[in-house]
Amino acid sequence: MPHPNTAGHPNESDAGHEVLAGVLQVRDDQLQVMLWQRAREPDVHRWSLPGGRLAATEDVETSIRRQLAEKVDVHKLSHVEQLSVFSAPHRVPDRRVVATAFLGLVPSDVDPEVPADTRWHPVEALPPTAFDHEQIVLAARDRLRAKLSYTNIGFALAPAEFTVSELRGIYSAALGYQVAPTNLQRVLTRRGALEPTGRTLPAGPAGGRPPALFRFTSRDLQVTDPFAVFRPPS
Amino acid sequence: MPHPNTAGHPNESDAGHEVLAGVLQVRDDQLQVMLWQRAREPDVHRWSLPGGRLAATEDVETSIRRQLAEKVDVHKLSHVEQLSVFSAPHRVPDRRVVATAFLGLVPSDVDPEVPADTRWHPVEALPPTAFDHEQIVLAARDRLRAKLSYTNIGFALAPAEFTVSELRGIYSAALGYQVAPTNLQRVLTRRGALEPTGRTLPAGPAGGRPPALFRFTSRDLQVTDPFAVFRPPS
DNA sequence: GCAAAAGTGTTTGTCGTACACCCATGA
DNA sequence: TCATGGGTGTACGACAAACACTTTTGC
Repeated sequence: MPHPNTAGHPNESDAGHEVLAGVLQVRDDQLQVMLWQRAREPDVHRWSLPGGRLAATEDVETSIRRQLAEKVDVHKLSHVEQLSVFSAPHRVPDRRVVATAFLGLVPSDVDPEVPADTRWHPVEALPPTAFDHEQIVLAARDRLRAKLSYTNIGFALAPAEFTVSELRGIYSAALGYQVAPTNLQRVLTRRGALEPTGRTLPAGPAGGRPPALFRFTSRDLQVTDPFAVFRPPS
Repeated sequence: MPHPNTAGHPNESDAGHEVLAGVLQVRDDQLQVMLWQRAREPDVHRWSLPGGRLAATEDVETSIRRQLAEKVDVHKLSHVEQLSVFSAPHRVPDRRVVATAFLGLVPSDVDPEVPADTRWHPVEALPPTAFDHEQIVLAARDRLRAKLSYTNIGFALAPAEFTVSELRGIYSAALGYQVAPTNLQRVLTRRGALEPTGRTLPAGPAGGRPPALFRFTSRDLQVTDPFAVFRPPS
């Protein structure tokens, strides 16, 4: 599977522009990122983010969605947003390539088919990565963690319906520490991000009260805590 | 003063990459942005952000600082940060140009010399702008407003030393509504962002208590309100 | 003394956290 | 009825906003 970075097209005189995505999902109670293993130089066998060259007729977001579609069923992507530009002159050897990096999210209840060279890796235990891709993965992780605090971005990591216990597992994996289910439910509900479906799941084998199913009220990104001090007179 | 966008160099086969900055300053109690008036097609006479082509040996931040140095004394810039990429295929006519946009800030007590084609314009009353530059100015404004709430970014708009009354004017202009001096001082002090110098200014002509001078404790950007809900157990 | 401007003290409401307590189920 | 896991009620602390009150100056 050739990758634009490795091409070295002779008639590419100018700086190239590529798009790259850190696609994150909570799998096995860990935050993981989708990487593919390079089959040729440079950086053979090292692990690389999905993406590729920006085409003439697309903007960067259209481009990253198109290129991700070659790796995974793009309908499974619940959220995509721009991170920042990585532009160190020699971040890729030989050619000048400026990269626009994205964060992509996949809900925890789907297991999209991926190509043979592609694997999920825990963000906290990355394999050897190509170029500056580790830095981009960490930027994606940090953006996700920040937004879990003040937006409803959890919708993009969670299934359509879930118990508070499951949601707690997802938030704990993404944030890297345990969160209390009591306050998770209360904060998200007070902010209007979470609502009960009215339905419940059967109790587990060890007994216990049957858990209620919840859903996010919106599946679009919204800022739920404007955290604005110095607010305008309302 | 030729601008890269207008060049149309014949041997530019590939997509170009430019950097642009929305440089903001509070002037005359208004948030204003630095723009230069184009002297040639396309978009003649329309107002444009400073910036230009990314050179082969620089990253985007080095590039925008270099290009701003051609417009203003770059030492007067108190803060520069990346905003996002603007990449609509025809955002600039004829050539494909991807832009990385920046926010730049200048303290309110300096009046840097600028070229003859360059003027400051109130962000709320922009003249006709070139290409998608209005959108970039608004993105810069919005980023500044957000960060005034949860960081110490006020240091980049304020003089080295100032009275609470002056700082109130700066925040009010930047945010677009009146803020109360009492709480401004209290919040910034509690967060450790502000400290008294111990010195005072003479009272005004109408009398009144002489105001104390304050300074920001740091002149580097710091997040003063982590606004993190779901905090890790401390 | 009085007006004007600056700065402090106090109250109130909101919100996140912690923790005790109650609920619903299986064995 | 007891253990287990789920959900709610309540108390506490932190903090921002509003506003009254005190301080320090010029006239």
